[in-house]
Amino acid sequence: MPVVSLPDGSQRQYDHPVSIHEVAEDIGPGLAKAALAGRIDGRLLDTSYIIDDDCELAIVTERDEEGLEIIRHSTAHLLAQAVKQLYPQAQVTIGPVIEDGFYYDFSYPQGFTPEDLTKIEQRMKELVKENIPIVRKVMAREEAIRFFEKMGERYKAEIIRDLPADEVISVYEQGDFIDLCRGPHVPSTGKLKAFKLMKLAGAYWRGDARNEMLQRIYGTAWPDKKALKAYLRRLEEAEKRDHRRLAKQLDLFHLQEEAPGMIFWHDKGWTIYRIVENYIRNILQQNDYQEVRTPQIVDRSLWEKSGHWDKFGDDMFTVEAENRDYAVKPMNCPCHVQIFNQGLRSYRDLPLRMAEFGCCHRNEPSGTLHGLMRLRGFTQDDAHIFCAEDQIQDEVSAFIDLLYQVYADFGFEDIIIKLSTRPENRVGSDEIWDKAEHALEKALNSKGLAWDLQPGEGAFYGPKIEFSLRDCLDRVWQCGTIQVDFSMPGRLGAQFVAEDGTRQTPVMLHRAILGSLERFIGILIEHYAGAMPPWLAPVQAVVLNITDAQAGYVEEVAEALKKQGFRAKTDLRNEKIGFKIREHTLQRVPYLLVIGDREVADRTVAVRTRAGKDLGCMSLEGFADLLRAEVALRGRSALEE
RNA sequence: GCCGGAGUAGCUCAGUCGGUAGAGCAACUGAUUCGUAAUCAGUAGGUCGGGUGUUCGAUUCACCUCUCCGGCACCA
Repeated sequence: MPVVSLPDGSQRQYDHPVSIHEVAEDIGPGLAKAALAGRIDGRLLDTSYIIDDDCELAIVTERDEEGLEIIRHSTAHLLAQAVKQLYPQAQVTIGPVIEDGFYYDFSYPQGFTPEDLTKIEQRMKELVKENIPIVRKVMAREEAIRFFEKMGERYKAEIIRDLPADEVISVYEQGDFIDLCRGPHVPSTGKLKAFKLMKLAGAYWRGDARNEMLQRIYGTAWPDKKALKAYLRRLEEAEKRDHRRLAKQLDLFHLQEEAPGMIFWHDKGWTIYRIVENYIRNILQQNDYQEVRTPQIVDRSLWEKSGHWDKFGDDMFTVEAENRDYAVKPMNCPCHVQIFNQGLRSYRDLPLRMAEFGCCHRNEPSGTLHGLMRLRGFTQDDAHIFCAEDQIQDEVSAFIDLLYQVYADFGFEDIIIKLSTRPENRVGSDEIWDKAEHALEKALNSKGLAWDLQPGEGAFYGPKIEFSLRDCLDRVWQCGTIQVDFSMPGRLGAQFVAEDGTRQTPVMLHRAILGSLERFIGILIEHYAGAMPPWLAPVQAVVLNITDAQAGYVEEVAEALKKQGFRAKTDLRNEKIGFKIREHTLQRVPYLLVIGDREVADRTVAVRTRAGKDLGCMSLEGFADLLRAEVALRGRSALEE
């Protein structure tokens, strides 16, 4: 006789086994209608599940995170049902829930068209109207395999074969459609009220490029139409922040056919780039790095020695001249080792920190290119630290401090850390790996940082830490990294004389804070929606006249600002002040200084921010102080509010 | 690289069921000197991504190719 305990602490006793649905009904008809599933002792179950023993039960509705996931999962099934009805030759594979929605992969060699998508969505809506019950059934393993094979669903049969032997095999039936699934699902299709098919894409079966390419249909699903609308609006907002779109609007850079994956930086974009680069340059100088510059094109023999020619030869750009093969450098480290190798190094030189704003080229596959985010030509804030094994932890620790300082200056506070340890194929003894992994781990723990372990994900040459930052749209970007390398210094003959006079091989730490400068600037553009904080803004202030009469004073003000190192411009066009304000506001200039006869007479400037706030009139010195203070705040700028 | 979509004026986009194209903004010229998000009028602007083919005729149809967009795979 089950006693059911509910989340509010109350209990209900039954003299016979009851379904979750019945319990919900017992609590109230509203809840029974809203019930999508139940959670019993942590397990998510269908509302049809029969309770025959004492338990703790929570009714799951659309208001729960799990409820939303069930809606999305069931919508994926609804999609599959519609597809099977309209295109019976299509085979179903998998249809998981993802962030904000779901997808379903079909084997359908003809491929779907965008018009098909419309038809499918229409059919889904019809199936919702029919309010078809969704029923769970359990099948024996062999029976299930035979069942799906008989239907011609060989992918499903393959999935069942790969399930662990003790797994209960359940299928869900809704009308004419039956699909293998762990569940749970909503009780009937009528519960699915707000969804939209979003896009069509190819996807490899089991994520392996050697397998068949399936047809993937992406969709989104929400508890109600309002939430769906809000989601679509959110997508529009993200589109408005797209750095490629903003680059055009704000005249930052462009790409063109003749140089795919490489950037033509315009004046304003390059100004941001220079500010970022010089900022890092200062940071390096304050932290005892030396900055170097190495060749862009290097003979293939060096890449053979470093091992890159073998591993990445196809992905390097090559140049042939006078019967020699060169490669455009895809990374800086082999060149840095060449500098290390000049002369005889002593243990007293270590740690030796060598930085370069190294411009690298990689022949990335055509399908990967994406604005500033994935390029064929890019520049890293790269550095290599040559050190002794027992210096690893201190160096890593100092690096992490530096990284946090830099990210905060750029306005990022939320950092995600992952530690990747030894993969199966690797170089170096287990002893050295033990030491290196511990050094990284200790460096992280000594700072009390939270991090995730990614076992087996390290590079073949050593373990690594990756640092990702979360932007204002909650997207995560991997930027910083520090990697221990036991391999390359040895391969390229790097040595130092130790205290005891013996020659030893240094360990090399590859590290970058921003990663690719281009990509980092792309992230900044999207994070700030193009409204760069004053320290990064290509133009910090525009001085505007009302009529020609103030032109002289406007020039004077702009000159005075430029003399103090600010990036100021004038706008003396014969246009109405409202027109000029609109233009420069759209160009996201942080401060607009309006000059009319009053300001000329009082030797002041009338200050307006790009957010439309009127800061009133102030002296030129007053404004310079304000701007100076804003710039000093860097990413912590308070301008917008 | 693979699957799907797209490429028309500087930008955003319309159009042509095969008869060499149009709007708004921007640009240019003129008028206007106007105090916080668009002053008015006029002018000019395009081998319709590139190539080949079919056709009397191709921006439109077919094939090839490049680039971009959305995914997948990849990312030293």
